[in-house]
Amino acid sequence: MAFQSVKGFKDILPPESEAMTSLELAARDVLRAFGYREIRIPTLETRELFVKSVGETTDIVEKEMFQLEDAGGRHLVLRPEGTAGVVRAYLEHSLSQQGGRTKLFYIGSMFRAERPQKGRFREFEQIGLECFGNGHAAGDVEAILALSYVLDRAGLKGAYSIKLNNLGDEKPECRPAYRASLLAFFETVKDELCEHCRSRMARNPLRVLDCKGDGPKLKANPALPTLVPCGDCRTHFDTVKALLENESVAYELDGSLVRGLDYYTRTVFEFRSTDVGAQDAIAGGGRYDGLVKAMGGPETPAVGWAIGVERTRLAIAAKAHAEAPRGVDVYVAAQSDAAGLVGLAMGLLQSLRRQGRSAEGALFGHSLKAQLREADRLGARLAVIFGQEEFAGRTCLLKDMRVKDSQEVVAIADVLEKLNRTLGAMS
RNA sequence: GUGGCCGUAGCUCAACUGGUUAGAGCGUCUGGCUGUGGCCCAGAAGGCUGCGGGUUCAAGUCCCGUCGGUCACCCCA
Repeated sequence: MAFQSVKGFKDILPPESEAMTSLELAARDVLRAFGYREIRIPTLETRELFVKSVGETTDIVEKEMFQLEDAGGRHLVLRPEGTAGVVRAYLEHSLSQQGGRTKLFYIGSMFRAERPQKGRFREFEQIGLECFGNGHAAGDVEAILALSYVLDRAGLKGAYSIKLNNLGDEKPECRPAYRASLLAFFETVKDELCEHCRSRMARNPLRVLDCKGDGPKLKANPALPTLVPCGDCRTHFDTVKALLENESVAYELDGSLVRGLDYYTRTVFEFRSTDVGAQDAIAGGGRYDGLVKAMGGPETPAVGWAIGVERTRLAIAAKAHAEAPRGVDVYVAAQSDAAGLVGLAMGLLQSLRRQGRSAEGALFGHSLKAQLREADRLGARLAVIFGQEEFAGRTCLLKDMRVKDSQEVVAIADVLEKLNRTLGAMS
C-alpha cells in the first residue's frame, strides 16, 4: 500500500462517522438546555500553556505531547486536552467581565502520543465543558448531572458507573500537608526508587505514583500516606454527595481516583462504562479552583469535564445494534446516453434534491440492468426510468422497488408530483 | 514506554512437516435477459503474501530487523 495513516490516527468512515455526529448532536442539545454555549479553540497551542496548566511533571506533558517548532522557533504542541485552551481564551478575551458565570462547551480532537489500544487513539475526540465562576458544590453537581444526561440521551442509561473522589485544595493543612508527608515517605524508600522518580519527588511527589516502574510497588506499600482533606474541603464534598443523592444519582467513592492533571482540586469524578474493555473511563473531570489564577487571571472557581467520543461510541455499540441506514427515496435511470434522456434524468434528480429528497442515479454508460441493480443496492424506494420509446410520447416509467415487475407509465410533466404523492403515502 | 498475539485479493479466510503457475467464499464488473433490480448460472477484473535483509537448490511458510494492526500493563477520555 502506497500510503497509510499515521500510527494511532485513523479514518472514520460511514456509518461510524454518522453515529459520532448523532452523539455530538445529542450532546449539543442537552448542553444547550444546561445553558452552555460553544467555544471553538485552536488545535495548536504553545507548549508552555500545558506546562503551566496540566503540570510539568505529568505524564501528558512529559511524554505524550506531539511537539513541533515553527519557523520562528516557537515551541508548539497539538493540544492534549481542552481545558487549558478554554482557560487561555477565557482570560485572553476577558470573558469574566461579561458578568455571571461563564459556561462553555467544545467539541474537537485531542492528541496524545500513547501506545494505541482498544478505546485509545493518538487523535481522539472530546466533548467537554467548563463552567467558570461557581464555587459552590451545586456547580460540581450540575456538571455531573449534565454529563449523565448527555450519556443517558446517547442511550447509555444504566450502562455506566460514577466514581468520585475528593482531592482537597491548596490550603496549607490540606494537600500541601499530604504532599509533605508523601515526600517524607519517599525519603524512607528512596533507595528503591528509579532515578527519574528521585528527581521528580521533590518537584511533585504526587506524580511519583504515576511512575511505570515504581508506582505499582509504592501503591502496595501499607505505609503510603493518604490524603486527609481539610474541613472546608470535607464540607464541600459532603454537600456534593448530598445533592447527588437528592437527585438520585448513584455514585461510588474511590480513593485511588487521581486525575493525571495537576490542576484538579476537591471533587474529581470519572464515568466508567461497564462493558468496553480495559479503557473503560468514558468521561472524566472535576473542579479546578486554582487554575485560572495560576494562569494569571483573577481568583475564579471552575469545574469541567470531557467525554471520550470514541469510547462512548464503543459503549453505545456494545449496548445497541446500529440501525440500518435508510435507503434513498428515488433512483433515476436512463436507458441510454442520448442527450434528451440524460437531461431529463439530471433535471429530475436536481428537482428532488432541492425538495430534500435523497435521489441518486444517472449511472450513464451502464446498462439499465446495472442501473437498477444499483438502485436495489442503495435501497431505493422508487425508481424512474427514462426510456427511448416513452420519451417520444412524453412519458416515463415509474417503478415501486418493493414490488416485483411493477411498472407504471407516467407523463413526464407529472412525474415529480406523482413521486411526491407516492413517497408521502409510503411514509 | 514494556509485553503477548497478528499482517495473504475490497472484506472474511485457505495454502500438509519450506516444494510447480498463491486458492475459496462474499463483494465488484460483464454477460445469460439486444429495455428492468433482489434469486440463479457463467465469465472477468482484482495479489511485488506490509516492507527490508538473512538462511536455503527452493520462503506466503524459518530467522533478524522494521513498519502497521490488535490486546493488555501503565496512564487517561
